[in-house]
Formats: sequence, structure tokens, C-alpha cells
Amino acid sequence: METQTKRGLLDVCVLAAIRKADSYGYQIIKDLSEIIELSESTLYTILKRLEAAGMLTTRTAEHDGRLRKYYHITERGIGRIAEFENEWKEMMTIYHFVTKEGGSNE
Amino acid sequence: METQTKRGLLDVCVLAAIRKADSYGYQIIKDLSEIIELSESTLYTILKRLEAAGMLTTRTAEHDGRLRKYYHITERGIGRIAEFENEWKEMMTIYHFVTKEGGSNE
DNA sequence: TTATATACTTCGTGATACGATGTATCTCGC
DNA sequence: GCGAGATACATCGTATCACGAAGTATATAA
Repeated sequence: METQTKRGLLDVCVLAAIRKADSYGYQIIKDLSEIIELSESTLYTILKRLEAAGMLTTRTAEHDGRLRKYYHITERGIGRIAEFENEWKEMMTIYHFVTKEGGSNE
Repeated sequence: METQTKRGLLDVCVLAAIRKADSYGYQIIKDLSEIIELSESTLYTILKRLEAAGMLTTRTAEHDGRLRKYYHITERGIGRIAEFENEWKEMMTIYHFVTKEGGSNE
């Protein structure tokens, strides 16, 4: 998928993955890999951004000697997903506009 | 709509508007205003980009003493719209992933 | 011991939407 | 004739963001 197209989608994908269950970076990438590709640098940037925006909270836990930073979704994060569902309606309108065979050019 | 969400959509909206019939900047903004907001500076940037990418060609015509730059869509531009239709399928998958009520968190 | 998987971080770059600002002409009301 | 508003296009600077590259560190398997 085009990098630009991803821009409106990555945030909500990450939020949705964490809404299912608290999770951490490495796991999120694996969970999302089936529906959207994103690199580690991208993911960790997004996590930091969403936390700063109050959509996620963190807790650090040890697992097999390695540290894991678990993310938990907040009410605000859930609100962002709801907002996306409204945006989706606008996107549907755009999709219809774009695909509707348009007129007499060519 | 969020600025970030628009990023994957604006290009194809502009292409689709021009596919209907050759058009020029000011007219395109008016035609698109019903489905998506975009400023003049954004539009003219996009038009220049799409022309540079070989998706549009231009011809300048005079109308009431003012110059108008008419844009015409190329095969490549039409191809970009077709590509978007494929991307849309991926976006649908993402939409389902995001909206599917997810599990036991909270 | 070497490679691979796990786990997170930082830095620099390129793409791009947008507000602000500028230029220029036409039309309409007064 | 003059100011206001619509028409028409262009440029500049800024903020946001996805991503590759590179680094740090530990556990496990070959």
C-alpha cells in the first residue's frame, strides 16, 4: 500500500490492535503484519505519539530477562477509533465519486 | 476530515474530477468541495505533481481575458485510479479489522 | 561461537497538506 | 469611475509523518 494512503490508517490500526488486548511493540507488528506492513521505527514512533496524545498508557514488565513495554488503550484512544468510523463514511463517499465511471473524456 | 487521512485520497479525487471532463484549478476546487475540502495552494501543488508524474497534460486557453490552464488525464492517470481501486480492497480489510469489536480489554 | 529471534531507541530524509501572501483581470453596484 | 468580490494561478515556509539505517541488549538454537 502507498505510504501516503497509510497515513490515516496506521494510528487506528495500532489502537485497534491494543484494544483487543494490552500489547507491546514487537507483538503489535506481528499482529498487524497480516493486514498492513509497518517497520519498527514507524511503530515505535506511533506508540510514542499516541501515548503523548493520551490515547495510550504504558507499564513496563519483565519477560525472560528482557523488558517489555505494555500499552493499554484509554477512553480517548477508543474515541479516536469511533472518530475513524465517521471518517470512513466520508471515505466511502469519495470512493464512489472516484470509481463512478465519469463521463465523456477520451 | 483529518489532514493525514486525506493524503491517500486527494490525488485520486483530482484525477477523477479531471477524468469526467478536462478542467482547470478553480473549477476542480468547486467540483470537489462537495466531497472533500482542499485549499488552492494544496490543489495547485497536486496538479503540478501529477503533471510531473505524467498523469496529466496541460493546455492553456484564454477565457474572458483571463488565462486558464486546462488539465487532461493520461492513460497513466487512469491507471492510478485503477490502482486506487485495488488499494481500496486493502482499506476495506483494515476497516473490518478496526471496527470488529475486539476482545476482552477493559 | 555464530546466527537468529526478541525488544526497544534514535537520527536523518523525503513527501506533502496547508496557511499566508502576492499578482492580475473581470463584473457588478453605486 | 471606483471599490468589492469573484475568478485564476503561483510561491514560500512550516509541521507532520512513514521509513530506512544504525545502534543497544538479551535469550536460544545450531
